[in-house]
Amino acid sequence: MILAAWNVNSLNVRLPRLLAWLAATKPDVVCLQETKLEDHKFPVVDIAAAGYSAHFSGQRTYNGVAILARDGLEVTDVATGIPSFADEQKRVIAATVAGIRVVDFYVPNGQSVGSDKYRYKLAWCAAAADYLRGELARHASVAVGGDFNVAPEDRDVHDPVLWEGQVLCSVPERAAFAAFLEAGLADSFRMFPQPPATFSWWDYRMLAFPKNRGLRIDHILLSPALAARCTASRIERNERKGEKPSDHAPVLVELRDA
DNA sequence: ATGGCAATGTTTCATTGA
Repeated sequence: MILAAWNVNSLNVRLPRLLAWLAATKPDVVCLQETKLEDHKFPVVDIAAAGYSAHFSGQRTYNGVAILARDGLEVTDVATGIPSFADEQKRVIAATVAGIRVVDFYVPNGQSVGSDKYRYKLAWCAAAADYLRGELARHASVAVGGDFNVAPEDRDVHDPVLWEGQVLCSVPERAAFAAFLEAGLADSFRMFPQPPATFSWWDYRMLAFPKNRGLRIDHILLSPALAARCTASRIERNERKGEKPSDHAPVLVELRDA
């Protein structure tokens, strides 16, 4: 099966591209971020026509997450938010799909190091790590997909000197990401040989994409039981091309049958 | 080509993203 994560930067704008991508890639489970849609505006009819059930938690203008599951896959125990962390912002949804506990994260951006939003990001991540420890204690098969807004290592950054200490790359943010791994998760992308300078996000400005000036900030993390089933992990760079792309590319893993 | 964003609502500019 294929499990994917994609920050679509407005599902309203990206719906035609999402539908085309679903038809071409045929993922089984998709974690979406930045849907920017209130729940009553979610395009359930279009998603159903594409062959997927949709489970979502959104708000207008900002944030918003959704899990899509291919028809025929059982979806149970949908939960939103982090129970221990009161938050108006819609950044978390989880569901059990075909026996896999799927967690969809839209980690806060942080704006700039030292800002209020940066402090919120670090507090959010600390609560998220606790939440993941609980999920891992309850489920053997856990997949966490999403926009983590952290480039874990210098090799995930087009220009590590330029970005050193900046938001998305700072030491505390990288420590927060490392805490997710220390909870018992593997960064699926690094389980396999990868081409150098592979990224998942490129700024819309300054010709960043054609110059490949990007960051790898979108990830799929796997518990040991799922890591053992994982046969590939890649980033679909081609989705950043063409008319009205998201600034993020989809990331995905292939899992063999249990 | 020496270029220079996109989406949203508060809309003809400000805010946010990363």
